[in-house]
Amino acid sequence: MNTQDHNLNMSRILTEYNIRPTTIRKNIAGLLFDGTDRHVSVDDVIEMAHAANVKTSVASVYNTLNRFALAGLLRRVSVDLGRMFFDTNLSEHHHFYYENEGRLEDIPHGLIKVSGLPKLPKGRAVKSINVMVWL
Amino acid sequence: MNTQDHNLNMSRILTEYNIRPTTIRKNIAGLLFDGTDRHVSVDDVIEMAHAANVKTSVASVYNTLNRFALAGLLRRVSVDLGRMFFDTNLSEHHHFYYENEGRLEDIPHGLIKVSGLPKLPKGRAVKSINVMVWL
DNA sequence: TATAATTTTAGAATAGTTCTAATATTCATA
DNA sequence: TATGAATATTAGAACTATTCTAAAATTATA
Repeated sequence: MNTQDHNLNMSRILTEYNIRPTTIRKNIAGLLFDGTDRHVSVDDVIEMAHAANVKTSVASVYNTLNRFALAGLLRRVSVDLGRMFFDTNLSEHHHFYYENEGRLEDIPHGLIKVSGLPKLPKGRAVKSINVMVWL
Repeated sequence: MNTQDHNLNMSRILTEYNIRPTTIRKNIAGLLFDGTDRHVSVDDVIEMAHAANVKTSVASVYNTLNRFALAGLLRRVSVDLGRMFFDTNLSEHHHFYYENEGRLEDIPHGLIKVSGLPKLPKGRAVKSINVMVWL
Protein backbone atom coordinates (compact mmCIF):
# COMPACT_ATOMS: atom_id res chain seq x y z
CA MET A 1 0.00 0.00 0.00
CA ASN A 2 1.47 3.39 -0.92
CA THR A 3 1.62 6.35 1.42
CA GLN A 4 -1.46 8.03 0.06
CA ASP A 5 -3.59 4.91 0.30
CA HIS A 6 -2.25 4.28 3.77
CA ASN A 7 -3.22 7.78 4.76
CA LEU A 8 -6.69 7.41 3.33
CA ASN A 9 -7.00 4.18 5.20
CA MET A 10 -6.06 5.83 8.50
CA SER A 11 -8.60 8.53 7.81
CA ARG A 12 -11.25 5.92 7.29
CA ILE A 13 -10.36 4.11 10.51
CA LEU A 14 -10.36 7.27 12.58
CA THR A 15 -13.68 8.37 11.19
CA GLU A 16 -15.10 4.97 11.93
CA TYR A 17 -14.09 5.42 15.54
CA ASN A 18 -15.53 8.92 15.72
CA ILE A 19 -12.15 10.55 15.88
CA ARG A 20 -11.71 13.58 13.68
CA PRO A 21 -8.99 12.60 11.22
CA THR A 22 -6.60 15.47 11.65
CA THR A 23 -3.09 15.53 10.29
CA ILE A 24 -1.15 14.38 13.34
CA ARG A 25 -3.76 11.83 14.24
CA LYS A 26 -3.49 10.31 10.81
CA ASN A 27 0.28 10.44 11.06
CA ILE A 28 0.43 8.80 14.46
CA ALA A 29 -2.15 6.24 13.44
CA GLY A 30 -0.04 5.62 10.37
CA LEU A 31 2.94 4.83 12.57
CA LEU A 32 1.01 2.42 14.74
CA PHE A 33 -1.50 0.64 12.59
CA ASP A 34 0.41 -1.20 9.95
CA GLY A 35 -0.89 -4.63 10.76
CA THR A 36 1.75 -5.59 13.29
CA ASP A 37 1.06 -5.82 17.00
CA ARG A 38 2.89 -3.24 19.05
CA HIS A 39 3.28 -2.21 22.66
CA VAL A 40 4.44 1.35 22.59
CA SER A 41 5.15 3.86 25.29
CA VAL A 42 4.70 7.57 24.73
CA ASP A 43 8.44 7.87 24.29
CA ASP A 44 8.43 5.17 21.67
CA VAL A 45 5.86 7.07 19.67
CA ILE A 46 7.76 10.31 20.01
CA GLU A 47 10.84 8.57 18.65
CA MET A 48 8.92 6.92 15.86
CA ALA A 49 7.44 10.25 14.89
CA HIS A 50 10.85 11.84 14.92
CA ALA A 51 12.32 9.08 12.79
CA ALA A 52 9.46 9.44 10.32
CA ASN A 53 9.76 13.21 10.17
CA VAL A 54 6.36 13.66 11.70
CA LYS A 55 6.44 16.96 13.54
CA THR A 56 4.47 16.93 16.77
CA SER A 57 4.72 17.57 20.49
CA VAL A 58 4.78 15.57 23.69
CA ALA A 59 1.35 16.84 24.67
CA SER A 60 -0.08 15.84 21.31
CA VAL A 61 1.27 12.34 21.56
CA TYR A 62 -0.36 11.99 24.97
CA ASN A 63 -3.58 13.52 23.70
CA THR A 64 -3.63 11.31 20.67
CA LEU A 65 -2.81 8.03 22.36
CA ASN A 66 -5.26 8.67 25.16
CA ARG A 67 -7.91 9.63 22.67
CA PHE A 68 -7.26 6.49 20.67
CA ALA A 69 -7.43 4.37 23.80
CA LEU A 70 -10.68 5.98 24.92
CA ALA A 71 -12.18 5.33 21.53
CA GLY A 72 -11.06 1.74 21.62
CA LEU A 73 -8.37 1.96 18.97
CA LEU A 74 -5.65 1.15 21.45
CA ARG A 75 -5.59 -0.63 24.74
CA ARG A 76 -3.83 0.84 27.75
CA VAL A 77 -1.71 -1.69 29.58
CA SER A 78 0.11 -0.84 32.75
CA VAL A 79 2.82 -2.82 34.41
CA ASP A 80 4.46 -2.29 37.74
CA LEU A 81 6.34 0.75 36.45
CA GLY A 82 5.43 4.37 36.27
CA ARG A 83 4.84 4.07 32.58
CA MET A 84 1.92 3.19 30.39
CA PHE A 85 2.01 0.98 27.35
CA PHE A 86 -0.41 1.17 24.46
CA ASP A 87 -1.24 -2.06 22.73
CA THR A 88 -2.36 -2.09 19.13
CA ASN A 89 -3.66 -5.61 19.47
CA LEU A 90 -7.31 -5.25 20.42
CA SER A 91 -8.30 -8.85 20.28
CA GLU A 92 -8.98 -10.54 23.59
CA HIS A 93 -5.54 -11.52 24.79
CA HIS A 94 -3.14 -11.36 27.69
CA HIS A 95 0.49 -10.50 28.32
CA PHE A 96 3.86 -11.79 29.26
CA TYR A 97 5.93 -9.22 31.06
CA TYR A 98 9.67 -9.75 30.87
CA GLU A 99 10.66 -8.09 34.08
CA ASN A 100 14.37 -7.72 33.42
CA GLU A 101 13.83 -6.24 30.02
CA GLY A 102 10.79 -4.12 30.86
CA ARG A 103 9.14 -5.59 27.80
CA LEU A 104 5.60 -6.74 27.12
CA GLU A 105 4.65 -9.56 24.81
CA ASP A 106 1.24 -10.77 23.71
CA ILE A 107 0.05 -14.17 24.74
CA PRO A 108 -1.79 -15.31 21.66
CA HIS A 109 -5.51 -15.10 21.73
CA GLY A 110 -7.46 -18.01 23.10
CA LEU A 111 -4.61 -19.73 24.83
CA ILE A 112 -5.18 -18.52 28.34
CA LYS A 113 -8.47 -19.15 30.01
CA VAL A 114 -9.66 -17.56 33.22
CA SER A 115 -12.29 -19.53 35.03
CA GLY A 116 -13.97 -19.48 38.40
CA LEU A 117 -14.99 -15.85 38.46
CA PRO A 118 -17.11 -15.36 41.58
CA LYS A 119 -20.60 -13.96 41.50
CA LEU A 120 -20.48 -10.20 41.14
CA PRO A 121 -22.25 -7.65 43.30
CA LYS A 122 -25.64 -6.77 41.86
CA GLY A 123 -25.46 -4.32 39.02
CA ARG A 124 -21.77 -4.91 38.39
CA ALA A 125 -20.44 -6.20 35.13
CA VAL A 126 -16.96 -7.20 34.11
CA LYS A 127 -15.42 -4.51 31.95
CA SER A 128 -12.31 -6.48 31.18
CA ILE A 129 -9.98 -9.09 32.51
CA ASN A 130 -6.26 -8.62 32.40
CA VAL A 131 -3.83 -11.42 32.95
CA MET A 132 -0.20 -10.49 33.29
CA VAL A 133 2.29 -13.32 33.50
CA TRP A 134 5.60 -12.18 34.92
CA LEU A 135 8.71 -13.90 33.57
CA MET B 1 -3.19 -8.48 72.02
CA ASN B 2 -1.80 -5.45 73.87
CA THR B 3 0.47 -2.87 72.30
CA GLN B 4 3.64 -4.33 73.68
CA ASP B 5 2.87 -7.84 72.55
CA HIS B 6 1.87 -6.53 69.15
CA ASN B 7 5.17 -4.71 68.92
CA LEU B 8 7.10 -7.80 69.91
CA ASN B 9 5.18 -9.72 67.34
CA MET B 10 6.11 -7.23 64.62
CA SER B 11 9.70 -7.47 65.68
CA ARG B 12 9.55 -11.21 65.33
CA ILE B 13 7.99 -11.02 61.87
CA LEU B 14 10.52 -8.50 60.62
CA THR B 15 13.42 -10.53 61.91
CA GLU B 16 11.98 -13.60 60.29
CA TYR B 17 12.03 -11.77 56.96
CA ASN B 18 15.56 -10.52 57.48
CA ILE B 19 14.48 -6.97 58.01
CA ARG B 20 16.12 -5.16 60.86
CA PRO B 21 13.32 -4.36 63.30
CA THR B 22 13.83 -0.65 63.72
CA THR B 23 11.34 1.64 65.38
CA ILE B 24 9.50 2.97 62.33
CA ARG B 25 9.54 -0.39 60.64
CA LYS B 26 7.88 -1.93 63.63
CA ASN B 27 5.43 0.95 63.76
CA ILE B 28 4.51 0.75 60.10
CA ALA B 29 4.29 -3.02 60.26
CA GLY B 30 2.07 -2.57 63.28
CA LEU B 31 -0.29 -0.42 61.25
CA LEU B 32 -0.49 -2.90 58.43
CA PHE B 33 -0.33 -6.36 59.86
CA ASP B 34 -3.25 -6.74 62.16
CA GLY B 35 -4.70 -9.74 60.44
CA THR B 36 -6.97 -7.90 58.02
CA ASP B 37 -6.27 -7.73 54.32
CA ARG B 38 -5.40 -4.27 53.11
CA HIS B 39 -4.52 -2.51 49.90
CA VAL B 40 -2.76 0.63 50.88
CA SER B 41 -1.12 3.38 48.91
CA VAL B 42 1.81 5.33 50.27
CA ASP B 43 -0.55 8.16 51.07
CA ASP B 44 -2.80 5.82 53.00
CA VAL B 45 0.12 4.73 55.15
CA ILE B 46 1.21 8.30 55.75
CA GLU B 47 -2.29 9.11 56.93
CA MET B 48 -2.51 6.02 59.08
CA ALA B 49 0.82 6.90 60.64
CA HIS B 50 -0.36 10.41 61.29
CA ALA B 51 -3.59 9.21 62.85
CA ALA B 52 -1.64 6.82 65.07
CA ASN B 53 0.86 9.46 66.13
CA VAL B 54 3.67 7.60 64.42
CA LYS B 55 6.21 10.19 63.40
CA THR B 56 7.89 9.46 60.10
CA SER B 57 8.58 10.90 56.66
CA VAL B 58 7.44 10.33 53.10
CA ALA B 59 10.80 8.90 52.16
CA SER B 60 10.70 6.48 55.04
CA VAL B 61 7.28 5.22 54.12
CA TYR B 62 8.50 4.57 50.60
CA ASN B 63 11.64 2.94 51.89
CA THR B 64 9.76 0.80 54.32
CA LEU B 65 7.00 -0.35 51.99
CA ASN B 66 9.44 -1.11 49.21
CA ARG B 67 11.67 -2.97 51.58
CA PHE B 68 8.73 -4.98 52.88
CA ALA B 69 7.65 -5.77 49.34
CA LEU B 70 11.14 -6.83 48.33
CA ALA B 71 11.33 -9.12 51.33
CA GLY B 72 7.95 -10.61 50.51
CA LEU B 73 6.01 -9.10 53.38
CA LEU B 74 3.83 -7.09 51.02
CA ARG B 75 2.88 -7.48 47.43
CA ARG B 76 3.05 -4.57 45.00
CA VAL B 77 -0.03 -4.26 42.86
CA SER B 78 -0.32 -1.67 40.14
CA VAL B 79 -3.45 -0.65 38.35
CA ASP B 80 -3.82 1.60 35.38
CA LEU B 81 -2.96 4.66 37.46
CA GLY B 82 0.31 6.24 38.33
CA ARG B 83 0.05 4.87 41.82
CA MET B 84 1.12 1.71 43.52
CA PHE B 85 -0.86 -0.32 45.99
CA PHE B 86 0.62 -2.60 48.60
CA ASP B 87 -1.34 -5.69 49.45
CA THR B 88 -0.99 -7.33 52.83
CA ASN B 89 -2.63 -10.49 51.56
CA LEU B 90 0.22 -12.69 50.41
CA SER B 91 -1.72 -15.79 49.59
CA GLU B 92 -2.12 -16.63 45.93
CA HIS B 93 -5.07 -14.50 44.87
CA HIS B 94 -6.27 -11.99 42.34
CA HIS B 95 -8.07 -8.66 42.26
CA PHE B 96 -11.19 -6.83 41.40
CA TYR B 97 -10.55 -3.26 40.47
CA TYR B 98 -13.50 -0.93 40.91
CA GLU B 99 -12.64 1.59 38.25
CA ASN B 100 -14.95 4.39 39.34
CA GLU B 101 -13.84 4.18 42.92
CA GLY B 102 -10.15 3.54 42.28
CA ARG B 103 -10.41 0.71 44.75
CA LEU B 104 -8.92 -2.79 44.82
CA GLU B 105 -10.55 -5.82 46.31
CA ASP B 106 -9.24 -9.33 46.74
CA ILE B 107 -10.78 -12.17 44.86
CA PRO B 108 -10.68 -14.95 47.41
CA HIS B 109 -7.99 -17.51 46.99
CA GLY B 110 -8.62 -20.48 44.82
CA LEU B 111 -11.64 -19.15 43.04
CA ILE B 112 -10.02 -17.98 39.86
CA LYS B 113 -8.06 -20.42 37.75
CA VAL B 114 -5.79 -19.49 34.89
CA SER B 115 -5.25 -22.27 32.42
CA GLY B 116 -3.72 -22.69 29.00
CA LEU B 117 -0.40 -21.05 29.68
CA PRO B 118 1.72 -21.56 26.57
CA LYS B 119 5.10 -23.22 26.62
CA LEU B 120 7.70 -20.78 27.84
CA PRO B 121 10.99 -19.94 26.14
CA LYS B 122 13.78 -22.15 27.41
CA GLY B 123 15.16 -21.07 30.74
CA ARG B 124 12.16 -18.93 31.58
CA ALA B 125 9.98 -19.53 34.57
CA VAL B 126 6.79 -17.88 35.67
CA LYS B 127 7.48 -15.50 38.55
CA SER B 128 3.87 -14.69 39.15
CA ILE B 129 0.50 -14.41 37.48
CA ASN B 130 -1.70 -11.41 38.07
CA VAL B 131 -5.32 -11.34 37.15
CA MET B 132 -7.09 -8.03 37.39
CA VAL B 133 -10.82 -8.01 36.80
CA TRP B 134 -12.11 -4.53 36.02
CA LEU B 135 -15.57 -3.72 37.25
C1' DT C 1 31.21 2.07 75.50
C1' DA C 2 33.33 2.96 71.10
C1' DT C 3 33.08 2.09 66.46
C1' DA C 4 31.15 0.61 62.24
C1' DA C 5 27.20 -0.26 59.60
C1' DT C 6 22.69 0.81 58.62
C1' DT C 7 18.60 3.67 58.73
C1' DT C 8 16.00 7.87 58.78
C1' DT C 9 14.80 12.08 56.97
C1' DA C 10 14.13 16.83 54.80
C1' DG C 11 14.40 18.53 50.82
C1' DA C 12 16.07 18.39 46.06
C1' DA C 13 15.67 15.93 41.87
C1' DT C 14 13.50 13.11 38.41
C1' DA C 15 9.95 10.99 35.46
C1' DG C 16 5.68 10.55 33.64
C1' DT C 17 1.64 12.85 32.76
C1' DT C 18 -1.83 16.53 32.60
C1' DC C 19 -3.08 21.40 32.36
C1' DT C 20 -3.25 26.11 30.35
C1' DA C 21 -4.16 29.26 27.16
C1' DA C 22 -2.69 31.08 22.90
C1' DT C 23 -2.54 29.67 18.05
C1' DA C 24 -3.88 26.79 14.28
C1' DT C 25 -6.80 23.58 11.91
C1' DT C 26 -11.05 21.52 10.58
C1' DC C 27 -15.80 21.37 9.38
C1' DA C 28 -20.35 22.96 8.25
C1' DT C 29 -22.82 26.33 5.95
C1' DA C 30 -23.68 30.23 3.13
C1' DT D 1 -14.47 29.11 -1.48
C1' DA D 2 -15.03 32.28 2.19
C1' DT D 3 -16.79 32.68 7.11
C1' DG D 4 -17.36 31.50 11.61
C1' DA D 5 -17.84 28.13 15.25
C1' DA D 6 -16.00 24.14 17.09
C1' DT D 7 -12.19 21.47 17.89
C1' DA D 8 -7.22 20.34 17.94
C1' DT D 9 -2.35 21.45 18.62
C1' DT D 10 1.41 22.93 21.17
C1' DA D 11 5.10 25.00 24.27
C1' DG D 12 5.82 25.35 28.51
C1' DA D 13 4.17 25.41 33.22
C1' DA D 14 2.30 22.57 36.73
C1' DC D 15 1.38 18.46 39.09
C1' DT D 16 1.99 13.78 41.13
C1' DA D 17 4.31 9.84 42.36
C1' DT D 18 8.59 8.29 43.34
C1' DT D 19 13.61 8.19 44.04
C1' DC D 20 17.93 10.36 45.30
C1' DT D 21 21.24 12.83 48.37
C1' DA D 22 23.78 13.55 52.10
C1' DA D 23 23.72 14.78 56.84
C1' DA D 24 22.04 13.27 61.34
C1' DA D 25 20.29 9.49 64.08
C1' DT D 26 19.87 4.83 65.32
C1' DT D 27 21.29 0.15 65.78
C1' DA D 28 24.51 -3.72 66.04
C1' DT D 29 29.00 -5.39 67.18
C1' DA D 30 33.55 -5.69 69.17
